[in-house]
Amino acid sequence: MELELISEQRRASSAARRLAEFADRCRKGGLAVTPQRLAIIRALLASADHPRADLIYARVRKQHPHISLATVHRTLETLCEAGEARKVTMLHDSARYDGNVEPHHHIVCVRCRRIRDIEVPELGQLLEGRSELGGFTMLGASLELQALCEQCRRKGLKKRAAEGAAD
Amino acid sequence: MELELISEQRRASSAARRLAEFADRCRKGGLAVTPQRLAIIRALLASADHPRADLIYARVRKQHPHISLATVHRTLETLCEAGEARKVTMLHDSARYDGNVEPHHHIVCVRCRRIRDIEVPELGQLLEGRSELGGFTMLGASLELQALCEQCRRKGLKKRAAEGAAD
DNA sequence: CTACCACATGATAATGATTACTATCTAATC
DNA sequence: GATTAGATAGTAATCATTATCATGTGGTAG
Repeated sequence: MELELISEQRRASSAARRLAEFADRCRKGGLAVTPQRLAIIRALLASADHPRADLIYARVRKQHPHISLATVHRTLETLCEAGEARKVTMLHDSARYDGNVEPHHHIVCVRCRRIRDIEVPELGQLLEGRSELGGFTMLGASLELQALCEQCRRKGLKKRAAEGAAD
Repeated sequence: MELELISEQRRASSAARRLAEFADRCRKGGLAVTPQRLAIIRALLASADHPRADLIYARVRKQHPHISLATVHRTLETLCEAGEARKVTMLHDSARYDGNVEPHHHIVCVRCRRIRDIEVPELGQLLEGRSELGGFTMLGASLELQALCEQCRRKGLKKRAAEGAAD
């Protein structure tokens, strides 16, 4: 199975492009273009280290000493919803435990957080022939599938229907 | 790519086996076998829903009304360290954001939590021919590789050397 | 260019999961 | 049964995140 690090050059050039188009996309999407949002997306796109909210806060504060930490949290979430950023740590707000210690993976409902175990035999092979990747010594692999469970899909349809003929 | 839910029967039978051997493995590993630990592993192995600590607490309290929530948290962590359980939500204690919204995956250092983007072209195909799995409507896939980064590996070696000739 | 208003922000309080602390207890060993 | 290292109960502390709400401002229609 193919597997490689994404180069810093590639990340940086794609980040530059996204930053240039950011204001336009916001206005098209009905998001106000504020100095805070610009500063936060700029800081995020300049970061290759997948920062936490408090790190973005520290970086942005150099230019905007008045910005609030709450705004950073809020804005990062807003950016994710708008598709301008993503969370590395998806779908989990507290620890979930599993009594099954056999190698396996998970499918998670994005709405109700229901989790089921799945098996993906090919992923075991991913690590077998490869113990190193770009300086990292490989230890394990976890695949998480984002999905909508049956109950939530039904509820979603009902809800949309109830909301009326808007679309 | 092969992909399927793990059946309840299979989970339950493997859970029964692990429970039967639990006390022995604890004693071999130098872990005291306490009524609380037995109750918690029993509750976890009986659960197919990947419960949170507070849910285990609620379940265990029916038999052990005196148990403390702190004990449940501590014991679940202990069980994970001992390889008797695992956390579905690995390696992240707070949200990490990524400015790269192109489809990609991550490799995470288990010690320092350094994160790098990786590309796994085959995983894109995982979802293409398949929109449903056991009632779940598929939306996306995230692979997280657990690894040790170069710096942490070096520090680890140094540390072990410093700790002396024990092994 | 100005005024308006829905939305955004700052400051801070509240929340909620997890961890720390410490006195007490107990499983394991002899 | 006595000893003791490790475990637990109860509670306080921590820390990331979210809620609240008064104030400020980007977008836009006039």
